Amino acid sequence: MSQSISKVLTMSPSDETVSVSGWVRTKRSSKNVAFVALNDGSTIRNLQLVIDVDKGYEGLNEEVMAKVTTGASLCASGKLVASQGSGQAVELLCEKISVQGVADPDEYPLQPKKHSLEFLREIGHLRFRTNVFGAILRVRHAMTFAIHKFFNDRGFYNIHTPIITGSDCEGAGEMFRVTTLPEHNPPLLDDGKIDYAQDFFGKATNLTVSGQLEGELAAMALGKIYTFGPTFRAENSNTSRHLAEFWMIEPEVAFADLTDNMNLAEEFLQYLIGYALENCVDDMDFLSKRYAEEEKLKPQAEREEMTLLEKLEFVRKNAFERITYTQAIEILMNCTPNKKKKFQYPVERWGIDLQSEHERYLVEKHFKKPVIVTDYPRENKAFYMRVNPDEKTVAAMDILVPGVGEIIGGSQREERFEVLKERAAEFKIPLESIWWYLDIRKYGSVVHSGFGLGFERLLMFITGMTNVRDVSPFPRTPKSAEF
RNA sequence: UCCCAAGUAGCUCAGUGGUAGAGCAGUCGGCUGUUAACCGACUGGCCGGGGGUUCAAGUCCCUCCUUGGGAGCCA
Repeated sequence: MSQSISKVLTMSPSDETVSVSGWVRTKRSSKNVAFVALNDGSTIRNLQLVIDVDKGYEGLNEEVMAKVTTGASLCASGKLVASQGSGQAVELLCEKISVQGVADPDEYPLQPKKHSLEFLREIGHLRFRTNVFGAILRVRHAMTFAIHKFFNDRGFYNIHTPIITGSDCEGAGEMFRVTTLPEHNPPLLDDGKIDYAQDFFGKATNLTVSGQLEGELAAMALGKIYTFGPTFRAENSNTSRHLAEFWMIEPEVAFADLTDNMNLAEEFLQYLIGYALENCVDDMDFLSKRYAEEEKLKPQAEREEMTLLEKLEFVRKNAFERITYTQAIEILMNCTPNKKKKFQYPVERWGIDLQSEHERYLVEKHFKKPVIVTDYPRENKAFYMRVNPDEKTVAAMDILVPGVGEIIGGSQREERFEVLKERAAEFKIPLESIWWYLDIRKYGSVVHSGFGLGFERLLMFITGMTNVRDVSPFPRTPKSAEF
């Protein structure tokens, strides 16, 4: 059984035989000796194999070495020795190599050089073998683990909310229909519409766009819950920040108001950043260097002043700015870009939706740190958000971060039965379709709050990647579901 | 869905109406320990698809497809 390269790299030279398995990244050979950089995914670091053809070890001949090419898989064993070269502390002096699977150099698309992220997206089945995706996926795993740890340590229960939902009032965009009705000639009603009463569930069903409403039900009994699952949006969004299938974390807390909610969200983000910095040192270091190289390509004026690691450290250590929507509008109305008519959407009055350019100005130019904007106009936000005493705004909060924009959206929920019914009516949501959601306000209703964090957006922020397709192993976007 | 840009060798790109190029990769050879090794030679093209203008189109026009950036919607 071979040992992981991450472990081998921490070992000291000894006479014991060490076995490793992995994929060849590069091979460099001269007349008498060859060097192979081997990676097994356990770490971004490679183990250097030294193959001395002259030593006459069995199987270490030119025929075998010809199969050792970039991309080939092999098992190797030998003695771990102090390296004569300067790039690594130890290296494996090979006594035996068995090539498991060859990779024809004429065809294998990955070369030992920098490839564009666009090209790597086209070879999504092989891009796992690159440094950048290895790093991202190890960080992605670490973040998954840290999310469960954060909530578990604080007494939250993980709830699996449904992926197939009969609720069509979640109000978060277009949904994917789930049906077993025949493609051709489905049963129809008299008015020509499809008769979903004959469908699998006896009604029209879709893939979920949010687990929040169901999460609220659980929070009304278990107190503190969170969901962490896939969500689906059938929006025709063609941007670097949207996926049709993405993962979302949605905590919901009973007896918590909007301030508690903001405190939780801020502590959560800072915890996750800290976890990545402390537990993914090699990968984060690599990603920070990659980020710095990307920044160098930008014009001076658009460059980040801080490295990725510095930026994350800054966000982790400094309190987020908290402002109301009304204050945000005042800042934006009086800011230079607005007065000089630099905004595509001028800020002229209270009540407008904040556009991407406005959010970016607040975060990147005005405050230069994450900003929590609260208390939005009631017309602009979902029906379940609690109406404030001023009757004009709701207890909503959005967390905006540099580079990514909105990373968290949340609110205190409307817990008052009568008010919630009125709000649902305002949004033309049939009350009978959410009878169970309303019931929760009828029986033992409590003040409660929650938020949603887009997992891939979190990863973009932490890894410094600028396209969401590069932080998901299998991105689903309009016209694209190849792998 | 809208706006803009781009599709030329396996990859990254140059080629602005007149014989299709470079670097890297690959192959072969060389090199006494390399670090995306180095040195030399060779190989490699329906110039995204279709249609048009022209004596002549990679280059100009139309159209479709794909990709990227921005916008909307949002996480």
